[in-house]
Amino acid sequence: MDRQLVDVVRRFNRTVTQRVGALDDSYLARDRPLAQSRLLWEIGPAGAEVAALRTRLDLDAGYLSRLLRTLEGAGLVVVGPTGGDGRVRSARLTEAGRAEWDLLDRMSDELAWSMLAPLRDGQRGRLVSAMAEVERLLMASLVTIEVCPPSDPRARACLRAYVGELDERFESGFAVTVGDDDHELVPPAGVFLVATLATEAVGCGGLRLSPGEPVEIKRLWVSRSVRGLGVGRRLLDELERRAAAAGADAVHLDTNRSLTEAIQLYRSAGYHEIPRYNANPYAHHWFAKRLDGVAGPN
Amino acid sequence: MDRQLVDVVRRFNRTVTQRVGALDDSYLARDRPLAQSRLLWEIGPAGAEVAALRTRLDLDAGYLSRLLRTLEGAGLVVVGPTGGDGRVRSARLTEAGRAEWDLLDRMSDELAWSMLAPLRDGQRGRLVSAMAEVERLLMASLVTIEVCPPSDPRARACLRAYVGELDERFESGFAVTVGDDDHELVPPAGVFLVATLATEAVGCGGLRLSPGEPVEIKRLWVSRSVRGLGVGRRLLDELERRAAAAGADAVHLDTNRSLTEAIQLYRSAGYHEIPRYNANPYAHHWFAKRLDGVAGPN
DNA sequence: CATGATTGCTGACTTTAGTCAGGCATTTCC
DNA sequence: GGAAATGCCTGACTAAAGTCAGCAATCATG
Repeated sequence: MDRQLVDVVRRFNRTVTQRVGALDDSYLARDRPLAQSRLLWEIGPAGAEVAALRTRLDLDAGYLSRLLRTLEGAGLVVVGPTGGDGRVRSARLTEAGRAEWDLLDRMSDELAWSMLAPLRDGQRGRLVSAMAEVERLLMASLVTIEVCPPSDPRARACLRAYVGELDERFESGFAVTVGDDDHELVPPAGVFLVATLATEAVGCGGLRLSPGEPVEIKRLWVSRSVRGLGVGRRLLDELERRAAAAGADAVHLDTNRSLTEAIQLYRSAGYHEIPRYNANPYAHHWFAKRLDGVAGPN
Repeated sequence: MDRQLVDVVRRFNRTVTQRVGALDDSYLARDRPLAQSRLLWEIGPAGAEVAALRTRLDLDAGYLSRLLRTLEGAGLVVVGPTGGDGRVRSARLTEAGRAEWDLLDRMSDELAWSMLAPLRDGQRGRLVSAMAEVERLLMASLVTIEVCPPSDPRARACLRAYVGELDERFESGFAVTVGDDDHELVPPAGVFLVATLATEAVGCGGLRLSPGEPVEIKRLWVSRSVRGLGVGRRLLDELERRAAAAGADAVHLDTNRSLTEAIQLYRSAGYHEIPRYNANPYAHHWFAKRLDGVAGPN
């Protein structure tokens, strides 16, 4: 833990977070309680399901219901059943609610501009790019990686996205059904990891540990929304650590020639190309890495 | 208003402020209400005067008093008279309070580190310097400048700091009592501006408009805490604008040779040195600037 | 179609936050 | 020395935020 770095982060958390946060809140709450404004804002012009609002705002179901009732009473929102499932209800803005939302939107613009206005041009540009950098890297650091069975909804979402993307990128397409080899990726025959940002699954990766065969990394995927933030590298590291912990002294993997970022990642992570070791029709490159230097469990 | 820049700022406000802010709060509030923790934290190992806490946390006197009573009841804090003024009371941490504070401090470290830990070295450095940049520039943009009579407490604080600093920096000392020429800096004989960051006065500057004498800028001062952020430049601009609005076609000012940053500021703002025009015993340099190019009101 | 799980709503709370007027002790200013 | 100002405290509020248990409707499933 580096004292100097930590001090900067703490100072940042303290001043920026609190000060800007307070400003933001005071702009949002125009005579109405803050929670109501936030809710109104979160519903948005497109409307939203009650359950989605609950998770996004992290509110108690009862409290949220009451807030919705209040907004409904004020004529800003209508709540009603929407589609297939009759239990699920959606909130939509009325015309008045939409007007109010537009107002909040404009005020949010004004607040943002008020932070830029007092600065000179050079400073403005520097502030904005520093903000973008902070946001990007903070997102990266809020990604957590954990074990997750491939049958879990978050894992399914990742695998669907994985297959969809490969099907789109491979010249030959990618005709594999999700779930066909799930059994391979649950202990003790393997392990499956999912990377999560807040509540969204943004990456995954699996390890196959079949006795007598080389330990193999499979299904490594990172969502476009967080690509370039090192999530793939972290997944790879974690998979290697687990392979080493399981006694493997090397890991193998294969990949398609269209996945250039992945190939680059493997090379920079210390993988070297080896001859074909399986019959995967979609593979063009086969890699391996010795695990001598990889730390064990942790 | 630049759409692109505003969008980045809004995105930043939304994700960083809310996400990090919420994290921060949840770390701070360990079973105790948030306001109490914040207060305990703000008192700190060195203790603090009640009035200082009130302005720093921007709390109602009654509410603050009650919070202090609660912390006192919990044996974490003692409040009592401290020094000269018997009305002023100070809060200090008891041993238990200090232990609690240390805990908060450690947890704050951990939170900060948890934001850095998942990143690689290069990313860490980039995040930290971007954070420092955001903090600096945001502070700069949160500084507001307004007219304020020199008798106002915030103005007095600035003037006291101004005189104190000059007394320390001038080779000859600076034996001037605050308030001697207050009458010169209230309309219509002049104007006095104060720069404020949140609740703290961080800079000031005055304009003297005596008929028959050159319009003169006086008492320009910027707190060390925000120096280098362009606050001096903004004060100077605003004073020039007001001078122009009052019909002046030039402004004068004098300064001491030890105030090198100020001299640099004047030069870069378009001031040029002129011969001595007054009998100020503390002045070594005299400057003037024509106001042809300066926009009128606003 | 019976069962159990989900989803959302309501009533009845508690806690936290924040405000306001009045009061007392002390200090400062004529 | 007395009036005004300052700093803090207390009592009596209100409003907002959050929690919990129970209920009713709906859906998936065998």
